[in-house]
Amino acid sequence: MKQKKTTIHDIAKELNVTASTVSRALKDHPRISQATKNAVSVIAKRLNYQPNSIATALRNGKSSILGVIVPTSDRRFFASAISGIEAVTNKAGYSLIICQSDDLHQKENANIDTLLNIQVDGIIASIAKETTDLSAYNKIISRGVPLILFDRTNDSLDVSAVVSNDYLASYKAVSHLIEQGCRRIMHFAGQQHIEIYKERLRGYKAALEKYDIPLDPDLILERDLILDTEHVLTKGREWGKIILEMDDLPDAIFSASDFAAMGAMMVLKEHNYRIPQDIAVVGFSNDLSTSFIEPALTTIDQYPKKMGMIAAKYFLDQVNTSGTTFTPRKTLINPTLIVRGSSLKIPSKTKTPEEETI
Amino acid sequence: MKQKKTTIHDIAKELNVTASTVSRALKDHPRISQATKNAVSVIAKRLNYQPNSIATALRNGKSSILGVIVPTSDRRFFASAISGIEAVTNKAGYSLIICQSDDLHQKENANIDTLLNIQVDGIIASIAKETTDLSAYNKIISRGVPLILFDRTNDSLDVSAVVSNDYLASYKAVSHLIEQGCRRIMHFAGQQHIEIYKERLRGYKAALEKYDIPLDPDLILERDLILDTEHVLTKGREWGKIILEMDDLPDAIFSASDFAAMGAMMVLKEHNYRIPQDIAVVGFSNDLSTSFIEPALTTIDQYPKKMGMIAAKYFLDQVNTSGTTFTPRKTLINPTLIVRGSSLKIPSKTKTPEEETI
DNA sequence: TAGAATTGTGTAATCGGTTGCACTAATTAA
DNA sequence: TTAATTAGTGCAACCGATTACACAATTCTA
Repeated sequence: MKQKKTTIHDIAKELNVTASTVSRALKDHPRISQATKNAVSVIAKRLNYQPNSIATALRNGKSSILGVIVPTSDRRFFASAISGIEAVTNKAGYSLIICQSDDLHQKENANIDTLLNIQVDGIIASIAKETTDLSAYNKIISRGVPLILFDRTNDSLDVSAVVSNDYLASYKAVSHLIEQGCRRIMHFAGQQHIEIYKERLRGYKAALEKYDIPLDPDLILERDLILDTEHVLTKGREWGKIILEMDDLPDAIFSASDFAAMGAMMVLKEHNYRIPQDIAVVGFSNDLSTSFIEPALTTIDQYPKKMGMIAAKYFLDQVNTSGTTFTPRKTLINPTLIVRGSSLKIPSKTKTPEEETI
Repeated sequence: MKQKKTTIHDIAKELNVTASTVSRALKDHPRISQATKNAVSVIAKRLNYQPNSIATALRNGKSSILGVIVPTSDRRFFASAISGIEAVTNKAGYSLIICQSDDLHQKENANIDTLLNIQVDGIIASIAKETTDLSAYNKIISRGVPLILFDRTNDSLDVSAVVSNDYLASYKAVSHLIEQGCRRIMHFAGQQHIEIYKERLRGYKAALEKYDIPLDPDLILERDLILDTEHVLTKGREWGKIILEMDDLPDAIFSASDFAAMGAMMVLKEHNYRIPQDIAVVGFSNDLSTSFIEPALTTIDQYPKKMGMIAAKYFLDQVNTSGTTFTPRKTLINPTLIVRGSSLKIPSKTKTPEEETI
């Protein structure tokens, strides 16, 4: 049953030529006669020849495989980013190998080792939340393997990166809440050692400042937001309960995580608070489920597919300039606020409660 | 910057031995002296030696890479299945390369070619909805590459497979609706050329028969349920509208797709039908969003992670019995009905509206 | 028509690691 | 003491494709 694969040597034998001739014929080398090329092509088809890419990879030192490391692929954000990467790299003849770090530093390291081991031609990654020791990433760089980061990056790594303008996104979101009449806006903030959450908090503060609303530190809840979905949801419920016990209830929540926002919404609804009338809510990331909850959750679209495509493009650019000195590039993507029912206290004349156009 | 990797030859040179000795020392070959092994190990560490797995792959004819083809990875079902596969195969030293067919036959074929090209040691796949021509899958088999199917399988392929007992799942779901007092149960059925949807319809019919409820063909809506998420949702809304226009309204919907069920629910709610009092709803697959919609959707848990783990185990078994004749094996996994608010008309004494234990 | 250029193909090394066989030296058995 | 083992390495082929270089045959140039 297990027939052995045919090699260029098999073809060569049939035609009484050498493997090198066959190799050249298959690659349309100018010095090979058309007659030979035709003959090779016929035999190759007949024997169902498939080049052994491992041999090629060994010889050329390139595997035509691109490694992708994401914390998890079951979030719409990362799934879309992957599909963006795939769209761009497939055309260029690369296969993707997708690894999940589960946000564990140890697993991330293992993934990096695996990818380097199988000689990927590059790595596109989003850093695990736990990671503070960047030695594994530095190893990638020192091996000369192109590294591109997206979303969760780190400035101390001198590589190309694609990130979302989280500052602006937060600024828009909070401004929107203020324009809806909210004044005491709670912020579910992520851990501040992570760049994206720092930016989100900064945007929150900037919007308050613009509208001359004093910053109340009690309204900022800094917690770990990077957990598996069910877990963040549970945490969101807990934080919703914290809100309910406050003396002076906030009139809005701006959460740096969709799921935390939805968890809180559930608790508030269970206690008969009306959303958005009593408390308006805005999330972050436009996860699929945000349009299912009631009222639908206002949130931020970060264009993850676009992020993936740009990251992939950076990778292709980098491998194609291997000779010359390479200068890392950065892209900041402007997110969009998607206004839905959870934050729309004042019926808008221009926008429906459904999504803004993107 | 781009330092070249150290090879066993570099180590050999340092120690004035040959590469073969180093190779054996690294693999703890019994005929190599302990002294040499130690020396090799020291130098290897100092030079930061990493074996070139491509060379090994070429020599051994094994890549230690397992290919996985799924229609999409942003559905919880497939994401979980992948994580199950990963959990099992990682331990055995395999890397995963994940491809998405987007349910397109053409893309599926391209994926298969890519995987065969890079000489994966096996392929675990879930067949694209479009696929009727199985030649690409037969190619995998004829190449002697182990093939395991899960969820969307095809009986004409003589390979190991892991599927969910969709018949039983449907039977449970519909029985549950009947026990809740429903008599006119609409079924959103998938296309009947796909095995899983055929099974779901069969389970629906069996439950009706058991309770002596006559089958009304008008209550069966056979449509394409395999679309991207937003699209199914939209379709679900359309079908909800169809229901609203029926002379004799059904008192329940059993949908073979979570998203179609939720789409319909949205429309029904917009028209002020109460769920489950007026119309009870049950979905299929336990997608994450089913717990966000209100009321939470009763659905079926198919244990995708377990499916992935078993598929992976089948793969490992198959590669380890390469010599002897291999007999394909099948596993049928029993799903669980997760009863939630969308179908619970009669408050249960033993179960909360939340999930049954799993 | 001799020398130059071109065409078409073969030779052999290479990528990095693996492994059957051979060979020497040391150890053991008889 | 001699033959038989065993321990420890080296040699060289191999996995399959690629490619610099060599070389013969053919065609072109002047």
